[in-house]
Amino acid sequence: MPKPTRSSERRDDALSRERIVDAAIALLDDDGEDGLTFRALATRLETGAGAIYWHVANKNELLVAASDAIVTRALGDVASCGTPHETIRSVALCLFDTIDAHPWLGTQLSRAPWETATLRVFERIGHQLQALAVKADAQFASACALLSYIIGVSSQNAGNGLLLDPSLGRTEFLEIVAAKWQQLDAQEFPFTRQIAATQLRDHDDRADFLAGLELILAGIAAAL
Amino acid sequence: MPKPTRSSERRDDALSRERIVDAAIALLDDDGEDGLTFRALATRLETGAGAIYWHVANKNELLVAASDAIVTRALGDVASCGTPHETIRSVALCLFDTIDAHPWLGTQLSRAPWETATLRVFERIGHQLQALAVKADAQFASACALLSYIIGVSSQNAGNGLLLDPSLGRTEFLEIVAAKWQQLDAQEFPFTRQIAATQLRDHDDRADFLAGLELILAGIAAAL
DNA sequence: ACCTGAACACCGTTCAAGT
DNA sequence: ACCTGAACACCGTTCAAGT
Repeated sequence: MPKPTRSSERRDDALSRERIVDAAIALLDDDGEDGLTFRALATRLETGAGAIYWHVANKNELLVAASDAIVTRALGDVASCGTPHETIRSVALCLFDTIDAHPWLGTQLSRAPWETATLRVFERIGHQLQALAVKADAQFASACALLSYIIGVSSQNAGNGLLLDPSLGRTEFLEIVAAKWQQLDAQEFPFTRQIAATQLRDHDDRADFLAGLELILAGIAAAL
Repeated sequence: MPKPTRSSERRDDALSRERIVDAAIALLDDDGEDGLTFRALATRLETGAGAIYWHVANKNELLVAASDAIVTRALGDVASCGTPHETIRSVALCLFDTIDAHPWLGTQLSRAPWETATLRVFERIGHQLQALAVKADAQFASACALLSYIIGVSSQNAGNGLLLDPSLGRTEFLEIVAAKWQQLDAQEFPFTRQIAATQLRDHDDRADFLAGLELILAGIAAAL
């Protein structure tokens, strides 16, 4: 909702909250979380660092606004037709892919859990739980469980790419992790070692993500 | 495993990796994530900032070591008797309480998902899944789902206290959040508003955490 | 081998001064 | 009303110099 006083005589490239947030997103996508700097932002917007503070209170507000913009955009593409379970799956996959495309978003959604960005997801999930006729006093806990799972696993998945050399392909990355796990102490980490030997190398992140989601949905269905 | 060369003639207060990690934990607990600074750490240890780098490669390694120390200590107190479900509940509650007591740990476990701290939890969960006779090819996804859920919800819970004034009591905090949610747009956020009106104020974080965990456990049991 | 502390290259944020 | 850019109070990390 831009103020009606914003008249047309302004330069097209005048600073605005929206332009700042867009530039911040671009910076975050290009250079990661550390890439977002008031100085870098000012350079990209061809202005002084201080100018940004006229439109945005501080860095945290910028991160919150950027997250909200991305999540709103992404959720807008998710249709709510289909069964409640189908819709929840769609919302979950949408977030998985969005966070994969913007790894900084995962961190941000975990860090600021009750900002509007997260609430939008919470809301969408809640509708589907109501459609499933989940008992009223179980809706909150169920929605929280789904929300935490979705954001947690998606962030973890997206973060994996960044932990080691970002130039690494997925296969090489898994190879390295598997090798590391197999070198763990045999007494202390038998399960982890076994996973590394059998499943880690060719597991499918998206499939596992959906499998875990299915567990929660099954649990919800069983309690109806 | 201290090197055998560490002879007794050393001053008792000589710098060591262990003393540094302990001081880092104290700093993190007292002053939060921002409180851990090489300068503050040096002051507390009565040394120069650069000295720390002789024992620890960088700040990240310090965070990883601190997390590992806390998680190892905490998990050590969790008995593995009882049924697998009971043990998983104990591990989950242990992490919930530990992260509640050390809020920085939640952030750290999410940020560095495959460091030993997280792997210790993964391992413990894995053992119980094997004891439950979960199908081999479902063990990885199930363990990941449980791990993400536990860390995700615990972090969120612990983070809540820090978002607003830390001097705020829990009741006042929930009151503020509920009031904020009820002011959200009625068209866009009906579910969130309803939760704020009905369940948010007197929900029990631990109980909801366990309820969500139960959903996953029920889903796992249903797939056996 | 281990410690010191100044120095370097950054940050977020503020604010007097400009238009 | 909006922008500028120097200044402030910090960071993590390095490194020559000490013991």
